[in-house]
Amino acid sequence: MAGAARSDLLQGTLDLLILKTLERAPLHGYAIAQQINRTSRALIQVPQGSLYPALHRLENKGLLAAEWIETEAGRDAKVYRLTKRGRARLDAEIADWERLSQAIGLILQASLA
Amino acid sequence: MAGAARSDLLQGTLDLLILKTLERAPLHGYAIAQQINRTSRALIQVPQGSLYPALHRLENKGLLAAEWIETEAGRDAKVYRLTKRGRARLDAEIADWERLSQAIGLILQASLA
DNA sequence: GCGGATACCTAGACATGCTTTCTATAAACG
DNA sequence: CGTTTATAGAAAGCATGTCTAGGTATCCGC
Repeated sequence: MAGAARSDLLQGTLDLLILKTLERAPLHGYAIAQQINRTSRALIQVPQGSLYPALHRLENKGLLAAEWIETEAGRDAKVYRLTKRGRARLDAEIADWERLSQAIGLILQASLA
Repeated sequence: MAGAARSDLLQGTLDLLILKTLERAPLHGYAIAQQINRTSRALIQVPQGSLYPALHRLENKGLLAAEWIETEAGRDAKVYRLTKRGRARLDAEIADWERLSQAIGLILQASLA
């Protein structure tokens, strides 16, 4: 991931972002990246070279299922949707993220103690 | 990193945690891990196999400087402190972290829009 | 004074996962 | 036509954390 946020920080986060983005509706890869970009107010931009491998990983793990469709524009696109396991995984990832960000918050505030 | 939080989420975060922990005072590796554990209320536990490589990396990059001392207990310990560059890096990492967590927050709340 | 727990450090092999870079095709727009 | 926008894939590489294993010294309880 490039763009605004430093890339190594994103490690382990990309899956969460993708899963969450697909929670609302199935989308193809390109649209996923756009949506993440838009929703994060451009703070996060997912480069294609990160996105597609991630999608394939998630598909291989059975967290996403894919289907080829034809776009309104007449182009082929591979639409991904969350599987049941993917949905469960999303819940777990959210919980993990919240714990992590809470923990980091504690440490960043630790000027006091 | 193991313990409470899933490990891959910690990627890119370990440096931040170490730098931040050393902001207040120089510490040896073992004590750094303890402090992170304590300050995060045990949400984050840094295994030695992650900690020491990270310290070496940071030292090689010139973000930390190390010195061998003798502990009160009479043991040898390698005490790390922030260098000037390390301090600057810490500021940058904090800014990055805040941007990232804000961005993820936006995405996680995106049930609305 | 022995055994085990705790404190403390190092090194190397490994896995994962993201980045980079390149490739490819199609529609739309000027 | 050429360029931009959509859309997808793959190969090679690198950074970083994990795991494992090893090594020494102090302390404490028995």
